[in-house]
Amino acid sequence: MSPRTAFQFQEIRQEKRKLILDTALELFAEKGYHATAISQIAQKAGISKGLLYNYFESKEALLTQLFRQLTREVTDMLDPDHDGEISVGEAETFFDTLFESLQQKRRFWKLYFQLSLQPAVFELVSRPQTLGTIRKNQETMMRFFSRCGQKDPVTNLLLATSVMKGFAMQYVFAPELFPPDAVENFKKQLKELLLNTAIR
Amino acid sequence: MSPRTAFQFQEIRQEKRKLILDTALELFAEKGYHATAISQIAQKAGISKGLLYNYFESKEALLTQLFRQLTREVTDMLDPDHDGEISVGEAETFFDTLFESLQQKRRFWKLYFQLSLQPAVFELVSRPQTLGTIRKNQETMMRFFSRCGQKDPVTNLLLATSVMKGFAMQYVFAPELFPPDAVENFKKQLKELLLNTAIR
Amino acid sequence: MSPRTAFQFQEIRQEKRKLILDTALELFAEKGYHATAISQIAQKAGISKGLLYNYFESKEALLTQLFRQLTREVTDMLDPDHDGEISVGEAETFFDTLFESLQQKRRFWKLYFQLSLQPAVFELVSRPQTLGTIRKNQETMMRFFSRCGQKDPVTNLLLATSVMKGFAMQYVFAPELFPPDAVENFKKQLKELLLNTAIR
Amino acid sequence: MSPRTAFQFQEIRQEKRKLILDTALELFAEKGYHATAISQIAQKAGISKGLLYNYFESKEALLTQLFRQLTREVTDMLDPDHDGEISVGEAETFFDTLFESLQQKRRFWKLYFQLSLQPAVFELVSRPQTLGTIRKNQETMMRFFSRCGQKDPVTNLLLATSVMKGFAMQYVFAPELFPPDAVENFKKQLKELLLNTAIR
DNA sequence: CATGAATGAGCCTTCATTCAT
DNA sequence: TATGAATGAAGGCTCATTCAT
Repeated sequence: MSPRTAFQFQEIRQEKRKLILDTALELFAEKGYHATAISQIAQKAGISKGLLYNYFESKEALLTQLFRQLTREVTDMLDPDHDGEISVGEAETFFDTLFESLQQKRRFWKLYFQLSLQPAVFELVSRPQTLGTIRKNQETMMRFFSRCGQKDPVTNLLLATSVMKGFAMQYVFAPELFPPDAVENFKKQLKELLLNTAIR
Repeated sequence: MSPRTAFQFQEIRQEKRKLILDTALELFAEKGYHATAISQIAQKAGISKGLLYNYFESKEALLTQLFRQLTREVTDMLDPDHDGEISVGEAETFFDTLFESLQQKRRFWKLYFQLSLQPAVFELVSRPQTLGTIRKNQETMMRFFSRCGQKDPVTNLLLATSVMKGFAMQYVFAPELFPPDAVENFKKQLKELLLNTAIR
Repeated sequence: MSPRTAFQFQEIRQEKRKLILDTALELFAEKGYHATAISQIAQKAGISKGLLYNYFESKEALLTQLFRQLTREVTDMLDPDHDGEISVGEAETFFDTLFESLQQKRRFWKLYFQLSLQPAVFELVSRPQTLGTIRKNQETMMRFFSRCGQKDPVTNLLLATSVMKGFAMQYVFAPELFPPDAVENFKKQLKELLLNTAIR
Repeated sequence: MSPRTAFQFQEIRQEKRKLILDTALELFAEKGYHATAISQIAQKAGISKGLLYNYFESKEALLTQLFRQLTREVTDMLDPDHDGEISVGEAETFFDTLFESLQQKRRFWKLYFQLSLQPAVFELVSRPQTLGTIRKNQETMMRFFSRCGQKDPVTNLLLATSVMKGFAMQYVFAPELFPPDAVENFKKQLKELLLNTAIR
């Protein structure tokens, strides 16, 4: 009888917002942005199309929001203390965090790779702020890798990002191909390749 | 009227067909399959929509056709003599061929990666025959790599395909990041990593 | 708890009702009926949509209500003693009242003109009772004007209503075009034209 | 069998374009811009919604186009030789042309009045060029009227435009109230009022 | 062979209205 | 009384596909 409190309303909004975002992520990641209809998101989330627009002002806004979360995720992983540099310690944990993230947040990473391969869709989410964060991340990573590999830093950087991106992509899109201990082995070898060999 | 007319006729049809496919590839690769309209393809190819449907029965058929070409391309590259095995000689040339293909046929590869990241779109082009070819290619490659790396063939395979795919993806989507000699260096190092180290 | 509570309660309801109506009038007049959203009215009035529906059963009901007020306004202006005839005295004051009303209740008049130009919207507010009042007003006015202008009452009527409506419309929608003394002059000349000339 | 010639295509487009514009005008004038659905226009014109968008890029474009025609109509009526001045001769014919236009193109005028009363809709059609034409027309008319009425040009101008607009509005929206000879009489009296009295 | 007018299903979005709290 | 989450019916618009010419 008594009306809902402001807190209750906020509670509801938070939860539903999350539900919608999760559902959108799932579909975007699986079918692609353009091939996903708002009505599908609504249906899968168990709400009406109209309600979705009560929470997000457009389909594009959904994507933008997801992408912002993704960017934050990467930043936190790459440079947890946000000092703009990857310390050796951070580099050590980085791989563990990355592998865990690839496992736990597969959909996020699927979306990430899809966006990076579709300039036309990527532009939709290009907000100056977000772009800035991305650039900063890239530079941080470049600085780190160029501190390694005395002889040929550029090639080293290429090798490093290639193997990482390549693995991530395969792992995210076809994890069933990867026996658990192979992944572990791979991680170890990757660390070696990128840290020991490279840095020293 | 003369017999040659029929031949010329075929000739023209073939050319127009190729024109349409090329145009479609360009747009699919650059904007994505769903974001590309048939009318755009027709316009860019300088023909009418009606005529396009005279050559291809649907938008999906265009994609399927392109994908079939792509599959053939890979097969030829991987196992030029089609004996189902990658000889050491074939392996040697493979990298050169691959790097050249990445350069010459960027759009093909863009489309390839995009499709491989969008299961829902990929399914559109999944014809049993094509799938068979793909599987065969994968197995051929697996057999080759498992002949290498005595200690840990699986991890080796992972490392190998990861670094290759990762590099290919980066190179195809942002070639401007790669100084020519860095690419050359990278290729050399890749060969070493995958052939010498691995096989022997 | 005390008996006054019920009274105050009524008081509050009346005030809120008026607030809603005023807000609706403002938006309808400024943006048009169809271009105004219920949510805008509620927001501008500082209440929730739900509460608005507690006071008015529909968007249309708001318009109807406003239109009824408008009709009453005109009736009172035209024939203050409600005897169905416009006496010479009433005619004298009519112009003053009209000009004042145009000034004080611009929004009302904006809505009035807009409705009179949109048959399809007008029909929404056509309740038999209201229509009756309107017709009665028109007839009253016609009778008055046809008592004037011996030679050609119809033309006179046309001239009279034309100049009045035309002026009212311009004044309501672009009052900034009218220097104050020009309005006064205009009123005087209008009186002359319609009363002296016409009647006599 | 033989394909349509470019001329035939153009022919078809011209006719259908006109059909759509006419239908849109009819509905906009009768129901108002916002209350008219594209699907209604299409249905009344006997075509599909999709086809309509083959001819006009948006609902707004329809309105803009109609408004441009309207502006041209007024310009031609007001200052047929486009010299920026209304000569006495032009003034004489102006009234005849106006009355005929009000009769022949009622819907155009309905739309005109509706737009002039709904700023929010009017803004949709505000293109710099069109606005310029409108302003020029207004100035031309003002110059003409201010050449008349020695004693009080401003009041005279008000009176003149009021009576004209007022009449036009009534005539356009309820022509059944106007007996033919009354209109003729009215026109004569109007000419007298505005030309003879005013100018001399 | 070639054109582009024409269709219609489906997409994104808005908004009047309802209802649980 | 009061709130705003929730619904669903349109509405504007796009686009793959068809077809008369």
